[in-house]
Amino acid sequence: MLTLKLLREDPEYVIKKLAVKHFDAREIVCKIVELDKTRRALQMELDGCLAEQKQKAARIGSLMKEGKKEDAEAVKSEVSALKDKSKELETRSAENNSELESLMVLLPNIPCDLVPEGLNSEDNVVVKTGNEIPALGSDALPHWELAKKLDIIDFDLGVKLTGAGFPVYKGKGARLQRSLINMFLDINTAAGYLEVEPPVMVNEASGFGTGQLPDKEGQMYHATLDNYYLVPTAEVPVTNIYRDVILGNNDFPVKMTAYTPCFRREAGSYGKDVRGLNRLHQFDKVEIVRIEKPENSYAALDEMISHVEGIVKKLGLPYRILRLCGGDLSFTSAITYDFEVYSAAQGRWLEISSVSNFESYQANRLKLRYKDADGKIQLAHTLNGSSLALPRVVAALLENNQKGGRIIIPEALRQYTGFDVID
RNA sequence: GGAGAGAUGGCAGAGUGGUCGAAUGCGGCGGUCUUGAAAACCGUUGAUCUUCACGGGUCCGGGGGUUCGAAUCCCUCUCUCUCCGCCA
Repeated sequence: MLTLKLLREDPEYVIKKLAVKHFDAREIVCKIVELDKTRRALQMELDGCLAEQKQKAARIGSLMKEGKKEDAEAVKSEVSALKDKSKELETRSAENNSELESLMVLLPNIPCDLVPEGLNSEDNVVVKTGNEIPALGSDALPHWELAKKLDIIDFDLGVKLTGAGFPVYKGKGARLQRSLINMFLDINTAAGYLEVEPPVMVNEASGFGTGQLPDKEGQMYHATLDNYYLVPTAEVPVTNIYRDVILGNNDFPVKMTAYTPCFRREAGSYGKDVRGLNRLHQFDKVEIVRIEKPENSYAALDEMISHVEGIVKKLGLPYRILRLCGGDLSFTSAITYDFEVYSAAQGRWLEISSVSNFESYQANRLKLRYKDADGKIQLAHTLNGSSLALPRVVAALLENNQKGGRIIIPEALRQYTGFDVID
């Protein structure tokens, strides 16, 4: 959520910046500015009214003590008139404010100055590439065929147990999952991220805090009996640890990492791009989350990017880093870098990480603040990134490292898997 | 699932319907003392909206009600804890 202060002080700036996201905000922003004016006018009137009531009520108290019953009665009738007035003001103010609130959540975060112009994923800017794309023979197979041949991932069995998009990992396939999770967590904790194991179901307040609710309600699995949501990413429970928290000036940086399974309904995405591990309803991901002071958040973002890059490098996967253009940026993000690895047998780039700075947008929803050196309370900045999401890493790993029907495990991973090849 | 208890400031914990934003203790911060630290002592210490400011309003789990006046009384919802049952 953007701050009212910004909208009040520079509405034109907000409109201009949101245009980069191809979001026409003029109408909403103007309405918000109007409603905010009304809000303050009503507030002042109500405050005055209540103050008078308070004073008079106190006077009744002292009159009663002095035994001046008649005088007290006279004041009583004055107060009840004021009471009617303040009731009415309260109702109007509540209506006004809830309309204001509902418009506020419709505005996406404003992109930062680094975000390039552009409409969709084709306009994203490649900022870096690394590791060689391997030359595979003509007999190279896509990962779903490799997985079947080697009997390490069973998609059909998942269909039997649950449905499409819920694969069963078996044998070395299962061990590979566990190894990757451990490797990622080890690298993250070595870099100073505190490992946490959060619940994988969250309540409504948490869903709202990080921006999944109300807008993306349909994307989460919802346990309606208890009104809990299965997490689409560890970002939700981990960031919400700091919901309604006021940090001290010296509590920074806050760095956390968590592994969770992630659940996504992916409603409406079927067909071409969803084969094998490319898009699942349940998948494993290790996430990093940071909370920073505003002046440090972009340095932290850079640090996170090179951190994630370090992991990808270790895995030896050909990768590229993209800076997302305005049109491809998510609702809550101020800037996002995507990591993609090249899947040689499919001949396409697969997204394996997304590193974002949300600036104060999530913090404003979360009421996540800190006390600065002057003792003033300010919104903190939140950031997060995948490090990494497993399925597409596994897809690329299988495809790029296939040799004569066998899979060669990257060096850095062997201490975790305990085996060098899958055959 | 059954029964009971409870929800107050960072934490613990008081609070007869009238000046309670709230005692007290701990913690935090500042100071005195000390070579330094500890102890002791003194002071200070919630959030939020509004106003250029003075100031004013709101907040004792959420919502509603009674009353001139509610942390305190009533209704309702939510959550937490304890015991029993079941159970990894």
